[in-house]
Amino acid sequence: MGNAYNVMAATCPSRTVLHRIGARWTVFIVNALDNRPMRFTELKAHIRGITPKALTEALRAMEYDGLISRTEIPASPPHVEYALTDLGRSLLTPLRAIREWAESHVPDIERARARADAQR
Amino acid sequence: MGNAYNVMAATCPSRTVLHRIGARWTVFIVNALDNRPMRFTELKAHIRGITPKALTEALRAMEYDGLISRTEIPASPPHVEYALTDLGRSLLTPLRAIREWAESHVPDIERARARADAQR
DNA sequence: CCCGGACGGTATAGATTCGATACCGGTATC
DNA sequence: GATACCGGTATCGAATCTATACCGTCCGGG
Repeated sequence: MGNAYNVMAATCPSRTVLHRIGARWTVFIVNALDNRPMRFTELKAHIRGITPKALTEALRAMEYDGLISRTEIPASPPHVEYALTDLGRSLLTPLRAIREWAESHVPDIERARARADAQR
Repeated sequence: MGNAYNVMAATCPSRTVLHRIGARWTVFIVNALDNRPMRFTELKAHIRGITPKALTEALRAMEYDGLISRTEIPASPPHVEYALTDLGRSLLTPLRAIREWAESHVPDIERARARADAQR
C-alpha cells in the first residue's frame, strides 16, 4: 500500500519528523541508549564533545516526540534516567545502519576529499 | 572484526562523515537520485521547498565527499547532470530506510507531540 | 537582429541555531 | 561546615540556514 506521506512535499508533516531524526545529536543519543537506560552525566560522558546545553535540548526534543522517556528516580540520591521508548527503539535499526555506514566509509570519504583538494 | 572508527569519540573522523550524512538536504538528494541522474532544476522541482543556494551548497559538499558526480554535458543546449557515485549508491539503502521511517511514523510522532502539549 | 525564456546558478540580508564557557541549586558524604 | 557530584541554566558570539532578488549564458522564434 502506498504511503500517505511524502518527504519530498514541502509541507508534508514527515518533513518535521525527518528534521528531528537528522538533528545534530539524535543519532548519537539513540545509539547510546541502545541496550540500557542512561543518566544525564553518563550520556554526556559517552557522547564525547557534546555540551550540556546541546544534550538538554536534544533530550527535551526527543522526549517531546516520544522517542525517549525521562524518569526521575526518587532514590537516595535521586537521579534521572533516560530510556528509549518503543518508538525510539524502532529507530534503532535505521540509525545504527547510518552510524555503521559512517564508521566504515571514512577512508572512502577521505580519499574523495583528498582527490578533490588535489584537483585544485 | 572491530571497527577502527567510533562516532562517540569527539575527534574521530567518522564524526565529520556522520555530519555530512545528517546535513539538512543529503537524505533528500540521495533519495531523489535513486534511479536516475537529474539536472539542477529538476532536483529543485523534485525536492519541494529547497532554495537554489541550499541545493548548490549541498551538491558541492556531496561532490566533494565523492557521494555524487557533477557532469557538464556539452550537448545543445548544454546542461548539467548530477548522479550518485558508487559510494553514494551505497548510502541509498540506509537513507531510504530513514525516509521510510519518517514517512511511516508521522502519526506516532504527532500523537506524542499532542500528548506532550496537552500535559501543559 | 532582437526578445524572451530556460538553465544553473550568486548575492545579500535577516533569522535561527550552535557551541564555548561560566555558573547554580539540591543532595550526600566526609 | 566544606566539598563533590548531579542535572541542568544563562549568556554571548560565531556559524548556519532561509528568503528573496538578481545574473550571465545559451537557445529558438519572429
